[in-house]
Amino acid sequence: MKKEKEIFKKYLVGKGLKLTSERELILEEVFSRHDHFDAEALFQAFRARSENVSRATIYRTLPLLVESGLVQEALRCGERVCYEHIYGHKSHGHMICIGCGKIIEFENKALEKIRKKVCEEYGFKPVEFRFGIKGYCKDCQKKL
Amino acid sequence: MKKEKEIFKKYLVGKGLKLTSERELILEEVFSRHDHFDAEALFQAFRARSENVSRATIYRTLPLLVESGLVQEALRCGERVCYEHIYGHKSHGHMICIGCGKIIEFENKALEKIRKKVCEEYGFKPVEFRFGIKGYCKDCQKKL
DNA sequence: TGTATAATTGAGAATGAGATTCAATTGCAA
DNA sequence: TTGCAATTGAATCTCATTCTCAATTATACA
Repeated sequence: MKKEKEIFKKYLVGKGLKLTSERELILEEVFSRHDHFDAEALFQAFRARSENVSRATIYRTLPLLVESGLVQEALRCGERVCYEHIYGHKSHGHMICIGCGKIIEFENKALEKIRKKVCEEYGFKPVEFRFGIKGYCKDCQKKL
Repeated sequence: MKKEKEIFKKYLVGKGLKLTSERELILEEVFSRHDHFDAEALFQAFRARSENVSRATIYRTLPLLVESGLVQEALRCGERVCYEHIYGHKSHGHMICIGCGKIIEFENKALEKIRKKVCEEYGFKPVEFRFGIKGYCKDCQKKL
């Protein structure tokens, strides 16, 4: 069993919940993606492959994936909540361009340090973590 | 004229927009607050004082305040988009508790440095900036 | 100081993401 | 296998936010 599935299963069982086939499909779809996505994108992907997973189930499952630590919300791209999987990824920040919607990811070792330090200081147990900058990318600045 | 009003006016005029009395009221209300707020909270405050500013105008004005750099979106507290004014404040991060909704603000000089460095590196012009951690506060961890 | 013009406003209707309801289904423990 | 609680999908509902449009207002200029 893939590591992320193990983690998810463990999380679910710990809460008295079940790893259903729909939840597995969602998990797989989420980890097959290497970009940001929203609930609707998952729904369309399933539909295109004639796999039946309803919107309701997707909306119900995403928070479970977040709580399990496998996925996090990304900086909102537009109207919808966006997600990205984080298991096996270094924590990184985002720059999102107001002009064209482009997302630039960047890594910075210091971010991780700050997070740790702050959480320790306040006895805070982190689940999700976000460092985001909205603004204008190089190209869009020229158009202003 | 207060500094923030000057800034807002300058921003508006630069875009061929006008500083109306409604926009002034919203600006004042926003800067009279020292916590996070959402559009509805502003609306209720105006209503309580019988000042007439419609929801539509509030929803239309908040993005202008953000664009002008005076205000930014805060980590979403719940269903609604939350804001905070940032003019005259040091940039800071937030920890938001999933259990009780409490928001802990913290300052960290290194954050500002990282932001600057990253933006320079990518030629990105920042408008808004967020460092947020969702998780469980000390008290809520005990209840888990 | 009046006038033209484009920006702005409020009220209410429309939109749409996400949550909820409930009857039918399914996973799992004994 | 059986029982039961968890889960699902379809439809419905909710409610924050956006849009529409006629009436109003701020500014530039005559």
